Amino acid sequence: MPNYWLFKSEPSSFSLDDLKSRPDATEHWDGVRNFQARNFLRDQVQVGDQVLFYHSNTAEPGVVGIAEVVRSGYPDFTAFDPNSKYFDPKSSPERPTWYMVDVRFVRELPRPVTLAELRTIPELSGMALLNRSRLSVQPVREEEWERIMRLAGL
DNA sequence: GCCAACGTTGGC
DNA sequence: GCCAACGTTGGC
Repeated sequence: MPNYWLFKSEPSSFSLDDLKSRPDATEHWDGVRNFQARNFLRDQVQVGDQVLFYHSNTAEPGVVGIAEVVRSGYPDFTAFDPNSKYFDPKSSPERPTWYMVDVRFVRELPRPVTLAELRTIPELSGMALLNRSRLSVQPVREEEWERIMRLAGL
């Protein structure tokens, strides 16, 4: 049984289409610099888990697609690179602070499910997205996942 | 571009 | 350990 997650990304920096066009449609989910999100990536996100790909900080924020985890948590090496915008001198290969996973594009939703729409669904009112709006990696319950799939036309 | 929410940092 | 200052996120 896979677990379900919601990963946020600003489409201006990395969009669903960007993921789709990567080699093998696969990319590192790097740059997460929040401890609670880090804990999920390091401890709970597993190969085969299904991910709602969410576009944030854009004209129509919402869930736009589905991705799948193809590698579970391992040290985020961008933290070790002084030239990376995600560089963190407090993290080292010996004692990494930050973790990432790899995800692969699965599909675009038949239609996006916007944040505004999600807010109107009573069964979804418990979602972290609606209550803990800044968490960029967050668990999604199976019922919530299925409800969103139906909203998307799947 | 504004600004509220909120996570993080650092002085004490 | 508290909490004010600060920086970032992200909706609008």
